[in-house]
Order: sequence, then structure tokens, then C-alpha cells
Amino acid sequence: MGIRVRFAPSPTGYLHIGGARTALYNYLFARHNNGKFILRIEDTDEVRSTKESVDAILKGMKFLGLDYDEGPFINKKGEIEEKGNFGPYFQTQRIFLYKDFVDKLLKEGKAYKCYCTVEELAKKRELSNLEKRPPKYDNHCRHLTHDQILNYEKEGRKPVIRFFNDGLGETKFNDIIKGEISFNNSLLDDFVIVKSSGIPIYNFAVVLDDALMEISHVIRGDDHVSNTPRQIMLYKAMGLKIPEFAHIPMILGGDGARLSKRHGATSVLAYKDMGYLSEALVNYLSLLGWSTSDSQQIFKFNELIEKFDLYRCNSSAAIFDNKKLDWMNGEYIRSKTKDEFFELAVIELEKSGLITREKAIEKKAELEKILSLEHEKVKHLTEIPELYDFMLLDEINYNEKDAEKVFKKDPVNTKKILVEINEEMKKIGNFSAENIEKLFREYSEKNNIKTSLIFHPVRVATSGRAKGPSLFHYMEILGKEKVMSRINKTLSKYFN
RNA sequence: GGCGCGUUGGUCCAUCUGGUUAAGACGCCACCCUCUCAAGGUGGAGACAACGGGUUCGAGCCCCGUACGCGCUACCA
Repeated sequence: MGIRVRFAPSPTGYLHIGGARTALYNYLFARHNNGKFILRIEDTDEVRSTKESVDAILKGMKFLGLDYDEGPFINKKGEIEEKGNFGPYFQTQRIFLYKDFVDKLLKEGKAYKCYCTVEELAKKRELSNLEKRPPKYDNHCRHLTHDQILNYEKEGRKPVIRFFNDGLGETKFNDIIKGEISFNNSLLDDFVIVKSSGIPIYNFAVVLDDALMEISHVIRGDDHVSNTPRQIMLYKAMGLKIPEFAHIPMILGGDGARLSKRHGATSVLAYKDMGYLSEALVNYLSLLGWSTSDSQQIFKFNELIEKFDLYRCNSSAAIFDNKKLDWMNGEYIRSKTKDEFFELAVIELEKSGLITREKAIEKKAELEKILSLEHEKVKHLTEIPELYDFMLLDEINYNEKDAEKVFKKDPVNTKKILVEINEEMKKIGNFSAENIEKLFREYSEKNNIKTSLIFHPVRVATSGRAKGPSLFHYMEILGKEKVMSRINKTLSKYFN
């Protein structure tokens, strides 16, 4: 009776945005209902499945914070281990579990061996295409004679096993998200359930795994809707309990096509590398297909668990909007405490070579002051180095465009102002933002110069750019000496 | 081709079992704040609910059809 759901990716690539959302919805549904969340790797595609993909998926899950009750995970030694009582959790390792079911289906005449080769089938398919008929298997091997079978075997043909579909009646199910969906059984053919390699086909393995793992709700992408009737037929044929189904719509790229590499990064880990917080990604993804009636946008993780409702999911595809994700990421970065932001910033700063971790921790108080200058401006963590480099570098980099614009407009007066203000600053005892501002404003008044004609040049002269934090505040942190020497350096670089 | 699913402003979506000036968020624009850039605040433009029929006193919400999009139709998952 307990709720058990699973996320079952195939390891043929990294964990992408679509898979991540499927995983998230499963997770949220399980946690909301005090159920179990299971991770199962569907690696029955022996050609495309890779170990690297398994790693990438596991890492992606970890980054998103989607912890599961059962399934494979990477242990402290970096090896893959499994937890849970319904294992194994790799589909290929479960093959031995399927044998009895296959034998039973065979014995009961609900499945049969088919000796047609892929070439033969391809030819038939081509023909029916030519004749504009639906490409359906022609049931050629349904009733082979003993001799025919012997002959095929002698030829060395390895059979596949097909499900015997009588084509009678219809298969319907009530999808939690899409409502009632029905299919006419006569439209489905005798589909393959076990490949000639002995490895079961997805539609068969998924049924057995879900049944054996006692999955109560199958929550997956709606590209599986059309597969569901086949699976239900199998559940029925094997006398297994049919779970509830919930098919969540696809995520599309800006051009309305299915989200893919062409639309930029689709790997969850790539988003991490681009400076997105997992909280932001999770929050954004949660809203791509689901919403509350009051259209709440920002949710704490626990709040998501509390409020998430599968029945309120949308049934139509959604376009992934990077702009909104960016906004949300900014919201989450802004909501970080000083300490948290410090930790996040150190990682980026260290990555860019601006500071070492040791040094950052040694000068934590000062660094935190610097960081607070631009904290609210950060949209991606990766912007941090370029936002603060002028505060951390001895030698500033001038943005030539800004320098040109600010210095060359009125070089004579600008030079005069810079020289004079630099001289004036010597007088400041306590080099505080307040005192600097006071001095600047007095100088402006005394000489009847617009403040902007002072502020802008000083900003570029001390930071190398026209954009930046509050002028006097960063000057205070920089200190009188650095400020004055930077102005002098600017003077000799641009005004000689 | 067949079958299935979908279609509310540029985007995500609300409108719970038919009765609202069709709400909110992102983005966009303007103004305010201001030493710049952001952030924040205020306001604004933008949808006659794909289209066409019905049912009903009344439909974005129900029914039918059309168009368009997506998915499945593999010894892929």
C-alpha cells in the first residue's frame, strides 16, 4: 500500500534537464507522501550504455540533492555501491529474474520465438511503407511447425521472443496527469520482449522491474505514453499488479523542438559549471510543468515537498527559459548569508587564480567586506572573479572603452581634477567612505564642478572600469595608499 | 501513413466541479532611488484563451471537426 516511485534513466549520456525534472517530480511525490524514492539504471541498451554515464547521472542526482532510498550510489572510496532490498538496481544485473516469467509466457502461448532476421524485418517494413500500410509485424513466426523451427535452429538463427497480442479489445488507463487514455489493441503488433542476445527489451524489463520492485506510481516523460498499452498488456499477461501512471510533458528548447545540445547545455552538471545553484535549478524545474493556484515562484526545498502535487501538473510541453532561471539564480544567490556567499565565492575566486583558499580564510573578514560590495549583483557564480578582480589584484586592468569614454572627453580638466583630488585625499585622517564622500563633495562645491565629473574619472582611475560598486565604499576598503597610487598610475598612463 | 497527446500575452503558468475587468512570475518599457552598474520601489505595454462549429441563459473551461506541434510506430530507452 506504501508509495514507491522510481527514476529510471538509461546511462546513454549525462543527466539532462528533462531527466532531472522527472527525477525531481518523483522525488517530490515520494517525499510528500512519505513514500520511497528509488533510482534504477536501465542499461539494457548494451551498445550505448556506458559507465561514465552512470557516474554522471549519480553525480547529477547528488548535485541536485535528490537523495534516494534505494539504488546505486558512489561510496566514499569512489566505487559504485547499492542500497535497498529490491536490488539489483542495474537492469542488466536483473536478467536472471526475468527467466521464469519468459518461460511461463512461452508455455502459456502468450509469447513465442521469432526467427526472423533484422534484415528480413527491415525488408518487410520497407514494403509496407511503400504500400503505405502501417509497418506492423506480420506474425510470420506465430505458428511455426516443429520442422521449421529445427531448420532455423540448424541455420544458426538466434530467435527473439515476441509477445502474442490477440489484438482484441482496447487497453486503457487513467493517467494522473493526462486523464483517461485508450488504445485499440488491434493497432499494436506482436512486439519483441527479449532480444536475440537474451537481453530483454525495455518494455518488458520495465514492467518486470517495476512490478518486482513494487513500484506504486510510474512517473515518467510523456514520450512513454504510447508504450504504456504494451506494458499494460504485459502486466495483465503475467498477472502482475498494474501501477498508477503519471506522464509528465516534455521540455522543449526556445525553438519549440525537443531540448537538446543545440539549445546550449542540457546537462545538469554543465549548469553547475556555469554557476547555477542547485536550489535555483530545482526551484525552476519544479515550476516547469507544475504550479500552485497562487502562482508562488520561490520555494524553500521543504516547501516544495510540502506543496508539490502531481495532480496539479500541466499536461502540455514547456519551453525552457534561461532568462527566468537566471533571475531565480540571482534570487537564491542574494538570499545567501555572508558566510554562505563567502564559501561559494572562494571556490570561484580560487578557480580563477585570484586568491588561494588559505589566503581567503586568513583574510576572511576583509574578503567578506569586499564580497558584500557586489553580492546582490551576482547572477551566476562564475561572474564573481570578474566582479571583484580589481579589489584583489595589485595591478588593475583597464577597460579601454571605459577609459576612453571617461578620460578623453575633457582630458585637461579631468587631469586637473584627478591631480587635485588625489592631493586633497592626503588630508583625510580616517579614510572612511563617509569622509571620502564628504571631501569629494566639498571639493565639488568649492570648485564648482559637477560631482559626476569627479566621481566617474576617479572610479575608472581606481577600478579600471565605469561599472562597479558604490565608489566610496570600495575606496575605503582599498585604502588610501592603493587609491592614491592607482590614481597616479592612471595619470601617467592616460594623461601624459 | 496509423495511433496517442497537446495548443491561455515573447516565456512559465493561474482561473478548483462553465458566470473574473482572464490573475501572478520572468522578460520588455518608463519613472523613482542613485556616484556607475545592479538590486529595490512604482507604473505600463502585451492574450478577445490555435481556428471553425455546436451544447448552454452563459464556455478558455463540455462535445465534434480542422490546422499546427510533439511523441510512439526498432532485436533504443
